[in-house]
Amino acid sequence: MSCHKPMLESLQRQGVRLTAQRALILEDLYHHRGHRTAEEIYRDVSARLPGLNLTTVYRTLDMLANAHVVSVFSDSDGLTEFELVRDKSDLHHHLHCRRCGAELPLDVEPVEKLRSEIAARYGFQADLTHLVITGLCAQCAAHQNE
Amino acid sequence: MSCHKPMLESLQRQGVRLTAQRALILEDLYHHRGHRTAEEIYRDVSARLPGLNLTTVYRTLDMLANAHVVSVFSDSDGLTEFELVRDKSDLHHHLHCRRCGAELPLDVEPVEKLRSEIAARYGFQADLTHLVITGLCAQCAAHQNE
DNA sequence: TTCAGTGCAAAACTTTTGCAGTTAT
DNA sequence: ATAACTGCAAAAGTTTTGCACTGAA
Repeated sequence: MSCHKPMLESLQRQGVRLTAQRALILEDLYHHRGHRTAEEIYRDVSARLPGLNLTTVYRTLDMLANAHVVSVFSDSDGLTEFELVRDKSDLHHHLHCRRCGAELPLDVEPVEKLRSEIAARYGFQADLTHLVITGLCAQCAAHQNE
Repeated sequence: MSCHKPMLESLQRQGVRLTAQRALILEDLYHHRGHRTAEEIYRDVSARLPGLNLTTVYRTLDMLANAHVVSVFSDSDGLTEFELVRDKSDLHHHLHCRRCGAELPLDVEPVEKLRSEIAARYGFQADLTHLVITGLCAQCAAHQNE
């Protein structure tokens, strides 16, 4: 399937050349919700496009970031993570337990409240499209207080 | 001045050996509110302790992180940032403009609201001691809509 | 005295750059 | 045809590791 085709065509209209590398890298991002590293994408796409170079993955991700097609951030290990920008309905956040490593979904609503409060107080338009909050999950917090 | 002395002594009580390197690295963190990289600390402390090795800075920061004396996170350039853990009254956050690079303070209050909402909904104890939120500052947001 | 801590050199790892050859337009 | 894109090799930058020496306890 190539549900990411419209994105490719939109990029092409912006003057970007269409190559197999770019199509497959974009497709890989499209088919993986959440964030991926350059290395992960390289590993996946290499399987379908032998000879692909990691440099090309970095350069393509850079291009996609400049076109605001992917968002970029650093994870807690210092690795750069890339994630496809989807529409509003795809906004999501995570709670990450630093004790057991669990990854829980966090509703957008409380975060949207923070966003509007920041807008009201400072006129600052917070991105807040993908927050990863570290802390202790309910179970681990209980253990902690034993 | 050595207002960080109690911290050193507490570490010592935990079985950590006191060295000039560690005292000065801790002092450097103490005298700089906010986050610093290993390289920045190395540059500062080297001036007072020639011969200091960057490896030692990393190892000391690692030790301090394990002792929960500093918190660790990755900035948007992928660099590892270290920050001294202070008491509640020192909690603070930042708004970082992705267009002009401005760094604005963010009150703890709206973030504390988010923390308590997360606690109420999920029983999750969010750390949220030092949030850096990217977005557009008021001025840049205005420019954007011209 | 003894083992934790340090400095040095070298490695590991992620990301970037220069250049020559290839390919989409 | 011609720029844009890619692959390769090498560099750059941050962080880690092994080992022999030093110094705090």
